Amino acid sequence: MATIYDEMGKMAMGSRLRRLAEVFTDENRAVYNQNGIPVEPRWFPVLYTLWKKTDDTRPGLTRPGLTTTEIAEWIGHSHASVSQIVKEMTKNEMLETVKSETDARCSHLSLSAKARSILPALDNQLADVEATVEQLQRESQFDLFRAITEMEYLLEKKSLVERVREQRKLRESREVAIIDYTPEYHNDFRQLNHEWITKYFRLEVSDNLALDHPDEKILHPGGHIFMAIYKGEAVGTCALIKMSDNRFELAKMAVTERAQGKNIGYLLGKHSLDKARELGATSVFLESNTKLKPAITLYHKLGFQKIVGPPSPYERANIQMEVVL
Amino acid sequence: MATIYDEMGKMAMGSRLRRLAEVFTDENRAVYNQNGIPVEPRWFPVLYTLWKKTDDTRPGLTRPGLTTTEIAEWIGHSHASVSQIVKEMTKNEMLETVKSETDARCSHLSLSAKARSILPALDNQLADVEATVEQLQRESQFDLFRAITEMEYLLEKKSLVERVREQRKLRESREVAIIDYTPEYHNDFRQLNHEWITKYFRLEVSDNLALDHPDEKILHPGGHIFMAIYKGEAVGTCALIKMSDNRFELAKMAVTERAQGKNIGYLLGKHSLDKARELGATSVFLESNTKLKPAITLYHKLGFQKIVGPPSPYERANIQMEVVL
DNA sequence: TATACTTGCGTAAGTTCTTACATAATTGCT
DNA sequence: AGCAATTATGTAAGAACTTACGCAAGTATA
Repeated sequence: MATIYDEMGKMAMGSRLRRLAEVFTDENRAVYNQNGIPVEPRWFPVLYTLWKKTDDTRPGLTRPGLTTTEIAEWIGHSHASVSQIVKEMTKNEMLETVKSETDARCSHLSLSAKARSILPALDNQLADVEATVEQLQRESQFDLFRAITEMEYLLEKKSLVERVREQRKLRESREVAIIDYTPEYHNDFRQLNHEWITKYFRLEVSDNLALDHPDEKILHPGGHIFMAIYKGEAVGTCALIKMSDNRFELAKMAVTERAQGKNIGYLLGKHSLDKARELGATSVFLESNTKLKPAITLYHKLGFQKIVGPPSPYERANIQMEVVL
Repeated sequence: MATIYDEMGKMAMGSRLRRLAEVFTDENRAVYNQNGIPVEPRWFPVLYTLWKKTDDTRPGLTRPGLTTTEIAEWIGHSHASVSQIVKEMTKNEMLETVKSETDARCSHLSLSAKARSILPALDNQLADVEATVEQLQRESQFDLFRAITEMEYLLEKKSLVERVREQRKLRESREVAIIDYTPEYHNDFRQLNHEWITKYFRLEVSDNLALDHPDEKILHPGGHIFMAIYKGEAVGTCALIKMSDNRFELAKMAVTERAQGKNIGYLLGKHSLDKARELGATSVFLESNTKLKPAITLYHKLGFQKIVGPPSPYERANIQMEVVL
């Protein structure tokens, strides 16, 4: 039988595990049959719990037994699952039920005489299976049992979804190119900034000046503008305005909504700081508004700290930040 | 949540694997949702097979497509499973069906335009998941993926049932004690031999002499008799009859049917040969009947080879064997 | 050229869980 | 005491397969 699993690789892990689970369950059932023990594999956790957690060494003593929920917690199943197993086992006369005297909702379960009569055989089988599995482990190069435990732990720590999301962000950010502004991007530069400014605030005079005349207002005085290109399209921009010989202002940073969540803001910021450093700057300044939470978070990530500087020409500016390079 | 799984250990592997499988499937579904790809995880193997095995690079060309059974073989599911998935995918307009012209039983399946339109996104997701899983592997000490492959292989080579059976035999044979004959076992010695001789043949004069007078016929001339004791009961026996100073005959070997399959014959034989060696024998001889297949197999296992010796006093003997110590 | 396998495929039901919902009984709190 | 929240449990339905079965359609063979 040819299988495509190797090619499909990691996408079909669920199927593969289920498959192996089925093999184990079937084999297990066969082992019970082989030893003539009338027990379904699915009963085992319940049976075992009742066996080990209930004192049945002194037959005369009242054995208190466990409730459905207690068993469920022990074996890590849902109570519904235990409820179903208990029903089945009761039908097979493996369990005895005694109504609780203190709490009418629950009853105490314990093994019937019939069930207890098969325990010695089960004990032997348990030993055999354990020895077999240990033998199997010794034959193996890779420890399936520990691998499962480890994987359970890793996925609990951070889910696959989250991990995939990170991986995606990483991939997409690799597909983003940060390039220098050229006049053909003038319209993109204006549009990208127009988008967010009008969404949260209103266009001010200084905005129009810079957006309409980037050459004159930003580039000629020694500044730079960068464009983020994703799939051939300008999806973000950011300007570095020269304030003095060793100080720049980071401004006009914009990422279109369609392309957010791809780390583009960070890439633009990082690129700008690198450029500023290259140009001999010792600090970079910026102005923003605390309403723009993600932006502020990004600035922090880039190393910016809140400072109090000179009054801003922008109405919307209510926070000033700086990073020392 | 307390779990008893560690204690229950190897008995509940099926459950545990199923559990982990469910986690993977659920997570996978979440990944599809996250990326806005309208695909169920269970469709993936079919989708992927159709994607990779069907030439859809030239839209004008007739794409032959695959049949249900072909897909089932590729992905290693039952055809019924594929049939169900195909039904579901067709309902979701992901598949196109073209009746086969040469064989009216089967139709050829291929991806619909809608399905093909999501392939690029799926391709990206595939890359992300693969990268994630690889990252996960790098974080792990135990390689789950290889462990599964290995376990599948090991269980295919020899099933768990078989392995458990062997383990059981081993355990039971450890519970068997081989002891020297004492007069209190006279009745057991006679009974055990009586059981098999009358089942396959008939008691001969020489039988009655040896079984009724083991002291006189076997022990006094320098021979030995051993009893196999299992759970306080004599379940097998075997005699070593002195033929000459350095040659013994292995005879009167019997294991009761109730206790067969516990390796007892081997233990008796092994013990006898050890004793013969200890007594200075250089070879051990025996007579048997080829009708007794398991016995002959056992003798071979003990090292006996067919020889042609002097005529036997027993009617039933049609094979003679010998092992050189 | 009948007749008997074999093949392809769909349906039904089973397996071993789960989640969602329903229903008492008990507890907590005012 | 009165009512809401919690707890213990059961039932139903669902998920992702499987095996069993039935029924055409095709192939082989006497």
